[in-house]
Amino acid sequence: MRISARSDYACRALLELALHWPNKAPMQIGDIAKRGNIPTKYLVHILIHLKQMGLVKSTRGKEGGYILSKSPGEIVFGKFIRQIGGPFVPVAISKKGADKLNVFSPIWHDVESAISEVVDDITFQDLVEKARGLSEVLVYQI
Amino acid sequence: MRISARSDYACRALLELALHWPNKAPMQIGDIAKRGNIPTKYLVHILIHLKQMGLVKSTRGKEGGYILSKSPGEIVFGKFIRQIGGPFVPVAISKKGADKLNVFSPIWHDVESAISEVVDDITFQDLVEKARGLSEVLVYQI
DNA sequence: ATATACATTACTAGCATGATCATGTTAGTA
DNA sequence: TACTAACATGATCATGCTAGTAATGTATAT
Repeated sequence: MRISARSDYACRALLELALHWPNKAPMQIGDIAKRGNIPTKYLVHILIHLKQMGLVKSTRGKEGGYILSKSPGEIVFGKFIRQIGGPFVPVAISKKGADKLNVFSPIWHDVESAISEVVDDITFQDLVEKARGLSEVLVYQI
Repeated sequence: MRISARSDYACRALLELALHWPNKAPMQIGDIAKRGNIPTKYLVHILIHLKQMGLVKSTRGKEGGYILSKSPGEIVFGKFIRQIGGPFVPVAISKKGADKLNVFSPIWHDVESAISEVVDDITFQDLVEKARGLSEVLVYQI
């Protein structure tokens, strides 16, 4: 499984918005980009995509920006990754049924299940707590 | 995880060679390509790669071709896939250590482990038996 | 010798990715 | 109302990878 920059950015953006939650004031693109270390111009498109997916809400104009449309606890990491990056194991090639001896697809199916078991058990609330934990450690280190 | 055509072809080629095993006579590229439904010209490169990996041996000239250099039971599917297609979860982006709040990498690590547990438990001997089982079913159906 | 089959390198077309830019549209505020 | 901050949308572009083809070289059995 290759994690594209796009998926990675999307994850980080969503994490930043989750860390911002439940603050009502919208978070601006530039702010998200800065905190998440994401190219601003690129983030624009990702956020639009996230909006189309119903994960975030936007407000235009002055004081505008983005907020999550659900609580972080309702956003499942695995589901999100699948929506953003496509299915985990898209075997690009599924030749015509002639392949009676397709011994491989069951394996990919099992792989997909194994992955899902890991990632479908994580919500962005978990990630928020983890991130907060990590930054506390950081404070201690300084 | 995206399975490239290349990886898919490599798997199928190796399976054909495994089905051929332990026949001493080498199997020719054209033959492998035909049985595995693989573009011949492309298969050339894959076989060279497999040879460099030490999985197959080649004989040039008339009556030349390829055979496995180990028994199918010694070839682990997971290891093979990793060698051919690269690591399962190469997060292309591992920004400078500044990312203290990298809450994602542990997840990818867990995913990688989960995948490995599935695919490292399968050898090409297993696949051969499965394929033979499937073709028997085929015979019955005819 | 010669035909056969692997070896190697070069090349191409197409596509996806990451990224930027230009130009709209919306909405708060003086 | 005019202005400005911020999102919205689509076009564009450079780059690199992927799948596939072609041409030429090298080894070997007969």
